[in-house]
Amino acid sequence: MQMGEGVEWGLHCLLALAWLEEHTPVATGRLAEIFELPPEYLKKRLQPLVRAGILASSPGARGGYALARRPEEITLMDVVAAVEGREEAFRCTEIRKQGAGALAEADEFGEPCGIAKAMRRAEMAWRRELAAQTVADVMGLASGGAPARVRRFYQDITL
Amino acid sequence: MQMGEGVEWGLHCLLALAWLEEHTPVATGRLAEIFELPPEYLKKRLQPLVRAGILASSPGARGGYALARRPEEITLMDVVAAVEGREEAFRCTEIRKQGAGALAEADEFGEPCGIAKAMRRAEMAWRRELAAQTVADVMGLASGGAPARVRRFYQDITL
DNA sequence: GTTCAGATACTCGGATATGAAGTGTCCGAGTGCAAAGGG
DNA sequence: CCCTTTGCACTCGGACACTTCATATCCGAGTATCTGAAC
Repeated sequence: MQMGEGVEWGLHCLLALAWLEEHTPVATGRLAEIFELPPEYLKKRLQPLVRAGILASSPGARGGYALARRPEEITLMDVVAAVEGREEAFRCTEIRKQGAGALAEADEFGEPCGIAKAMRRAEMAWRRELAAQTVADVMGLASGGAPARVRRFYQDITL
Repeated sequence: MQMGEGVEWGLHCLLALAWLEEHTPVATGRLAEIFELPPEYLKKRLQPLVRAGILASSPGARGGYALARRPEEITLMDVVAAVEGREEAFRCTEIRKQGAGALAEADEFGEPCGIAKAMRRAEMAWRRELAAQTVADVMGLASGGAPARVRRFYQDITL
C-alpha cells in the first residue's frame, strides 16, 4: 500500500504557484526546474488536477498552468482524490458470501461486511483529516524564506 | 493508492479461526475452502501474519495455523502493518531541497517538510482508528449466524 | 504610420513504450501419524 | 499383547513465472506572438 509520487509533486507545485502570485500561466518546464523534476512526466501528473478543477491550463504560446481556486479553497482531500482516485483503499470483495457464507439466508447480508465497516471507519478518519487541511494551511507550515526564494528563482529562469 | 487483498483475506481468516475455537491447527486448505480462495496463494498471504506473531504455524502432518494471541489482543493496525508493511503510505522525497531549495541555508530544513507533516497527520488519524479496533470488535459486527455456520462448515469438510 | 495576413515557435493533451510490484504457482524441508515387525 | 522401528502422507516455508499497474517518453492539436507587406 503505497501512495504515488503524484501527490507530493502536485502539492509542491500548488504551493509554488500560490507563492509566485503570477497572473500569467506558468509552463510545466518552469515548474519542473523549480524542483528538478522531469518536465514531460510532471505534465502528465498535473493533468488530473486540471480535470478536477484545481488547476487551470492555458494552451498555446505563453500558456501554462495556474491555480483555478484560491489556496484556502483547495483541501488536501481534493488533491489526493484527483490524483489517486476517489475509490477507497480497502475494497471489499464480499468473500463472506462464498464458501460457508453460501449456506446463509440472503437477507443476512443486508448490511455491509463488518470488516469493510471497520476499515471504512479508519479510512474516513483519514479523509476527514485531509479535508480539514487546505493548501493555504500547508503554506503556513513551510519555512519563512521559501516564498521569496521561489519567486526569485522563477524570475531568474524566466529571463 | 490501493490496499492489497491480503488484508481482507487475513482478517476473514482470523475471524474464522477465532470462531472455530479449535485447539488443533487449521491447515490452509481448510481455510481456503471456507472462503473459496486459492489455497496456495492464501498460504503465501498468511505467512506475514506468522512473522508478525499474530498467527502460529505448526509444520508437519496435522499442522496448520492457529491464533497466536487472543482476538482482543489483535488490532487491525497489527494486521495491516504485518501485511502491507510499516512504512507510511506517503513518502517524502525531499524535493523541497532541489532546484530553488538548493539556494537555501542548510539549517532551514531542520524540521520536516510541511507537506509531509500534513500528510502524516492524516495518516496518523487512520492508524489511530485501526489501532483502536481489535479482531474481537470486528467479530461483534458480523451477523449473528456466522460463527455457528463457520463451525458447521468446518466440521463437514473435516470429515 | 497603421493594419492585416501569414508563418512560427511554444504550449497542453492524449497515445505509446518500459520497469517494478503485486499476483499466482511450484517444489523442497520437516514433522507427526500409522502400520508393520519383533520381543 | 506391547513396544520399537520404519515408511509415508501431509504440512509449512521459500524460490520461481506471470499479469497488472505505475513510471517515463513521444508525437499531434491548438494558440498567442512576431514578422512582413500592403494600404
